[in-house]
Formats: sequence, structure tokens, C-alpha cells
Amino acid sequence: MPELPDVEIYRKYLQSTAFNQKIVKADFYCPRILHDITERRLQSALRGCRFTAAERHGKHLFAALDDTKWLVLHFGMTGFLAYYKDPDKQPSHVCLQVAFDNGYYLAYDCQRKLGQISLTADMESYIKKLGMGPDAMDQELSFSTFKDRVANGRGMIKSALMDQDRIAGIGNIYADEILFQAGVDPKAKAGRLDEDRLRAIFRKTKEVLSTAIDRQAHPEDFPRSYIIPRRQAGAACPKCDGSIEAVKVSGRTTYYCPKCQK
DNA sequence: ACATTGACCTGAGAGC
DNA sequence: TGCTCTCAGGTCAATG
Repeated sequence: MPELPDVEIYRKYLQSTAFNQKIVKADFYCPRILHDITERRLQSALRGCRFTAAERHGKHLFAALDDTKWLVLHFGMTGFLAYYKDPDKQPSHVCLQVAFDNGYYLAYDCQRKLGQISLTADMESYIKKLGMGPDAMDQELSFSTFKDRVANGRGMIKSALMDQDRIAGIGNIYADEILFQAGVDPKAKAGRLDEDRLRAIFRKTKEVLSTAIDRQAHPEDFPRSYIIPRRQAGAACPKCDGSIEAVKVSGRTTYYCPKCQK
């Protein structure tokens, strides 16, 4: 689930729930999710601290601990956050549970355990180390930077959009939506697209992602012209009288309308 | 340089 | 009802 819009919603959720409360305890339930850090070190980094800020870069969430270090959360395919007081509200695949002094808990839940939890003193260098490109929603991201990063190579445009090293934050389903809204064939060669199509993709990237954030990433609340709520082969295209087809692009199932996307 | 495949994990849903 | 099969919104490494 968690692509840029979902992680942005988690960021706001964290901000509006767990901020500025003292952490009294942290419990870990799946060691494999820890990345380059031991349970002990993370435990001692968390205890006694408060979450004081939350930033997002691509699909990564950075939660500041007393403004001195960052808890880094990546959600894999199935991760999410939950804040609750009643232990009955605890979700079923908790990997990390933080207890606060007000009696509430914050859980990082990840059913398939494909996410990662880490710690860093410096967010910028962490991002750099991972080789991530600029965030897709970064206000500073200009068309020319976007073009330089995305419109090169012989690969397909959908793969380029999903490549976190080029632009961070776009995953399988939002790549499909962006290309559907831009009217571009997901298999088109990234390096062969003309200026107009690239501009359309750039514009739709911002538009689709911000629309998704506004709608809380609930597909049922997306505009009627969106393809995301209709991700099945044979579904009616929301823009023409054709129908949606499923194909594989870089191994990922891709839904698109062959009539609208050339 | 790029596409493809399989691996990492677990569970939901389809089909029988 | 229960079994088996396929698939899932992410990423990485190995292979062609």
C-alpha cells in the first residue's frame, strides 16, 4: 500500500497523535525489520525521548526524537501506524510498539515484514546514502530536473517513474494513475518522449499525488476520471468507451487503457 | 543498460 | 468447509 500519499498521511497522523509525549518503553516483535541497528540501541535511543518533528522523503518517514536523531520508517508493502490506548485496538502484526507516559501506544504494523526501521543522526545524509532522488512532491523540483532524471535511458517510462533513485515516492499504482492521466503508454521508452508528453507527466505527477493526499488515499473518494478504483482487466475506461487492460511492466501488474494511452 | 526472475514474508480471495 | 493456487501498493540480487 504505502506509496508517497500513504506515507504523507502517516506523517500527519503521527504529528496529530503521538507528538511531544514521553516514550517510556519500546517493544520489538520482529528483528528482521531492523536495518543496520540492534534492538538494544534502538531501545535506548527511544526511551525518554519525544517525537518532535516528522518529515517524509519519498516513501520514507523520518520521526525526530528530541530533535537530535531520527527514527526512520519504511513501510514495505503492508506497513502502517496506529495510535491507541486500549490494548484491544492493537493491530495484528505489530513489529514495534512504543508506549507513552500518557498511557497511549504507537504501533508500527507490517504484516509481510518487508518494511524497515532504522535510526540516523542526519536525515539528509541518510537519503543520500540510499541514493534516493528528489521527492516527487518537492516544491523545488523543477521540470528540467524532472526531465533530466526521468527522460533518459532505454527503459520504459513506468519503470523510470518507479525508480526511487530518479524520483522518490512513486510506486506501482500511482505510476499507473499518472500515466493514465497523462495519456502516455506505460511501455513507452522514457528517453524517446517528446517535451509535451514529459510536461504532461510532470504536471500529472504533482496533481495525482496531491489529489490522493487530499482524499486520504481512499480510492473510493478519488475523482471519477481515475483508474485506481478500477484496477481490473476488462473494467470500463473512465475516459473513453474502451476497456482497461492488464499487462506486466518490469514484472509489476500494470493497468492501462490502450485507446487513451499511446 | 536494461528486462526478467526469484527471493524476502504473510494472508486474502478465488476456484475447486 | 477446507484445500490449493495466485496474487499483493516494495526492494534487492542474480542472471540473460
